[in-house]
Amino acid sequence: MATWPQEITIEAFRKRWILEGEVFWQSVFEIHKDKMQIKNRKIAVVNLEKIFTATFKLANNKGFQSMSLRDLSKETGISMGGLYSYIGSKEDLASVIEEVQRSYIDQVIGDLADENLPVIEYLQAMIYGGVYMMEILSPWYYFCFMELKGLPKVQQQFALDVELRCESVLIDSFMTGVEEGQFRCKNPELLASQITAQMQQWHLKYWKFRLHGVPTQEYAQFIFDNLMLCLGAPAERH
Amino acid sequence: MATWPQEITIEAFRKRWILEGEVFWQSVFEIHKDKMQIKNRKIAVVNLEKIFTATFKLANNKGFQSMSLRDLSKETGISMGGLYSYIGSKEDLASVIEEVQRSYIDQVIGDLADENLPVIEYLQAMIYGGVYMMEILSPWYYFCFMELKGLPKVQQQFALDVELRCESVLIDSFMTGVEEGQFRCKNPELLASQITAQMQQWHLKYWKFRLHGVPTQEYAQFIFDNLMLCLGAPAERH
DNA sequence: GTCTATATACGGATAGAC
DNA sequence: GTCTATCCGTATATAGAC
Repeated sequence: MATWPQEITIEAFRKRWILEGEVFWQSVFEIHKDKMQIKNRKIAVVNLEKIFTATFKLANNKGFQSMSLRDLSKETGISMGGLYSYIGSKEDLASVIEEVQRSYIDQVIGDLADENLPVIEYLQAMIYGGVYMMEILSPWYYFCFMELKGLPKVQQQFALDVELRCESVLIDSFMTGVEEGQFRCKNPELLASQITAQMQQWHLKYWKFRLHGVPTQEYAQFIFDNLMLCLGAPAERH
Repeated sequence: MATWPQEITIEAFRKRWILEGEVFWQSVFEIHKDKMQIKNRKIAVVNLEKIFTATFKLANNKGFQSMSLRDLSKETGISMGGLYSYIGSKEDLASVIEEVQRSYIDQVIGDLADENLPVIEYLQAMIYGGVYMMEILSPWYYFCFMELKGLPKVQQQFALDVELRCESVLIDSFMTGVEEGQFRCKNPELLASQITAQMQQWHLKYWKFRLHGVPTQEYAQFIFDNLMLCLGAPAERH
């Protein structure tokens, strides 16, 4: 009994990984700056935020291909010519979004792996962390999911690889838990893919959860609790 | 013990609902014929199949917006002008695809509801049926999921409504099972959305299941078995 | 019923003034 | 660093011959 770890709140997550605000956009600038003509950092950061935010608003609403750069120009208040000193091309813009998103996923995954947590805590951290990240970066995730087809083939493969890597981490945890006698698991691959699917729903089907008024943490907890049940883990904490 | 229903094979599903072959394409023609100029049924059916098949090949590969009607013309072997006697406009083509898909979902859901099965068998039929339908109509499902944003607002809402209706059916079954003392269920809404998510993965993430070589029926069974576990249903059949 | 040829508009991208 | 004006390709859609 009472073997279960502490709750993990989104506030704790926000403190540890900065995925919003000026600091965040500065780090986006760092990733992207080689491909831009603008050298003044302060100006660049402000306008980059405008461009990405507007892109999400338009592309996540009507699709990236259907969004014209004229639309983007109107939405950002930056002229057509101006836009081109921030982005190499329309295709480039989509590529950068995927790159940034992937780099942050890798970072969080890496940080969590370095902690060497016991399996149950590790799984909990992965699930809560994954959901919180999808909450905070939801426009990025949604964009990458829906516009993947439009990216260069190599990049498409990178994105699939990240997903497979995340699932490998889950599968390894399941198996470790089985060896330690904590879990039972017949089909780790499919169970891992179920967890991925449930997490991704948080951005893919946000309309549904908003409709039902489901809070983020409750959703993460639901995934985790069900996983423990499917793994036949020891009794639940109350 | 041994309270569990029979396996359901995809062959049985295929026999009951015709979602392929000439008969199927004739029914597509029936739905679509008001919007076409071609009156000769035999010719129309053949070319409609060509057009839809090519649309799926192109759109599911690079996106519907990125696919031009010139591409479609080349792929089908029908000239630009010719295409326009089969489709009112490019937008129309996407709309029809969603309409057809939705009409078949409603049909299968309705047929299953009319059987008045006991809850467990009903849930099994819904899950296996859903997965098999996504297997057989996978290009339709994938297209509708990815291109939903490009459809008229009313139609977008229709599509969301279908999803909510399916989940309502699941939720009702969960609750009936609870009343009958067969199930325990804390959060029927989230559990239903989990089932939807897992089923949809079959077309959304087919690359992954092909990679792992997961057979269709095994996948349906995995979803169903896990659901029974989450509902605390009585022992499994062997 | 099917084709070719064409009208018309809009998209991404760049040049060059300020 | 930002803007306006413009180039040029390609998209949807249609007219009209066969």
